[in-house]
Amino acid sequence: MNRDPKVAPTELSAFLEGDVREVARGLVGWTFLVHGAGGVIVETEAYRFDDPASHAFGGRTPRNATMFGPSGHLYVYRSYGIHWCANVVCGAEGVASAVLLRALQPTHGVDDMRTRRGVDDARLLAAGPGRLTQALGLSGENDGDDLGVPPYELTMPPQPPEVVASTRVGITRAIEQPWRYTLAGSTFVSRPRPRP
DNA sequence: CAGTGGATGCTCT
DNA sequence: GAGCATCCACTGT
Repeated sequence: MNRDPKVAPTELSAFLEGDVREVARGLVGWTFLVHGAGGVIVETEAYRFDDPASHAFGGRTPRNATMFGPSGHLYVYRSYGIHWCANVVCGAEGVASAVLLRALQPTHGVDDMRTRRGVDDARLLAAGPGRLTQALGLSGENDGDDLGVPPYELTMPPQPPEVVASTRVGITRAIEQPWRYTLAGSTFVSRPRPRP
């Protein structure tokens, strides 16, 4: 992969076309900003097209339509009636794989995120998919947005960081797949240790 | 810490 | 009507 930190949208697209597990692992360490607020991605999960835990498993529906579109767009859905969760759509159009953004280490616009979250502790601003979307001000209105253009910014790290794989969180199917990826040693992840 | 339960809305069967 | 890719408050060690 080209490690020039300035990533052109076409370059981002090429990266996102790969195996969704490699994309999920590779996105850890990138900086993700929305309107200048955000931080370093420290936790992701891969949801493959043929994965019983994926919203796309079983075919296209109104809710998951964005997953079937081109890579590099945001798939945002309502979780438990209360929260929003944000994914990066991966793979070729029609493949319907996605990477769930589960946690950020805040680095930019931290006060904006504090205001939206209503908490002070930087470790609680974006540790968890529902918290992350609230901190960034993302909601269902952003479903389908193109991540290659403003207000979104995705910047790769100068060096690929050390990443740890573990099982995914909060799912009931395909629970054995180690498709959760965390930045090694980070205290900004949604749960400090992988579940047993 | 660990475990439990409630809030809350939408999707799909 | 069931089941969530969750979070928070609360309980008990």
